[in-house]
Amino acid sequence: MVPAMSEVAPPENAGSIPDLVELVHHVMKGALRHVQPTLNSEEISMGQFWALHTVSSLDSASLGTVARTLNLSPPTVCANIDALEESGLVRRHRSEKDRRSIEISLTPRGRRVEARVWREVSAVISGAARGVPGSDLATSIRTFRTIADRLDQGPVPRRAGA
Amino acid sequence: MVPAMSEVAPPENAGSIPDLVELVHHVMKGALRHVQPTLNSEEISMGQFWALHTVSSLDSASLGTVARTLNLSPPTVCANIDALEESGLVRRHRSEKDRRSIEISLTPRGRRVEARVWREVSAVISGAARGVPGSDLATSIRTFRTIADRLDQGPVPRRAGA
DNA sequence: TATTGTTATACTCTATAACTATA
DNA sequence: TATAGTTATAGAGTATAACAATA
Repeated sequence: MVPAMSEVAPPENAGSIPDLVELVHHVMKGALRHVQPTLNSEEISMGQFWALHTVSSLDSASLGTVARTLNLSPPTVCANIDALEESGLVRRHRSEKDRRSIEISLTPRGRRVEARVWREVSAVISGAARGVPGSDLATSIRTFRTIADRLDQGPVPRRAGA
Repeated sequence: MVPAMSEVAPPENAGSIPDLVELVHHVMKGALRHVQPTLNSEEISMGQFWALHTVSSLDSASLGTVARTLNLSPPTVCANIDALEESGLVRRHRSEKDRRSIEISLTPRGRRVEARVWREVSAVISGAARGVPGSDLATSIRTFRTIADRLDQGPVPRRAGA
């Protein structure tokens, strides 16, 4: 027996996905443009900030962990950490348990910079989302969490109508 | 009289915005990783694809229009168009009305490549969004359209709790 | 003078390959 | 041998400044 099409690929989804892709691309570009002055005044690049933010979230992490979290190569993260260390925002110290591994932690100044920039990023998006009902934001977050998790799980199943 | 806090800055929004920012960043990185093999086999870069897609959407556009649409500098778009022209995917021709301006249009092959890659991008996201109710996708699109439009309108108003 | 596109140039971000130290 | 991090190097992607042609 052939299943009804609506059980396999809900037709109402397929058509709207391209709009979502364009909007997300547009929002990323726009948000970056708004945040750039803050990054400039803190003398930090966007890539450096994501590394800083990741270390902050994980509260001390190895370089490899940061690379895996951000889906970047170790040399890329290494260069970012070099710059952050030179600016006095993070410290490197070898792990006691495994002397190959190096642990990265934030300096007090690193913590302050991370908090300031992250607050600014949130303020920009929050300001742009003024008036959007909390329930709509919650739905968007749920939707994006689903998509993010599935993209992390390897190849996504394809559907004819997609 | 001081307004109640919930009328000024709904507290349920402020806290969830950082999650949304992280998820969008993660989805962008993940989607790029999934689409990269298609871009490689079409021998086209992501930047070139966005230029191609923009020309396709606008159905012939000037270089400046593409640059403004993508929020990129004219030299950046010029380089992308150079590459696309060399690959035989677009054509340049001077405008009759204003001979400073050059119009860009897709070749038949450009149309086919654009359609293939865009279908693949949509398929990746669509596959990752399988099972998400169409109404949730519609809500996400509405939310992102609001945010994108506001980011385009210049500086966003800041709120204390953001 | 102002605008459209281009060229010249430089800087950032990123990855792969080769290397070092440790396991 | 395998893994964590680093160095060397090269290729995209991007922007600003200077230029050409046209308005």
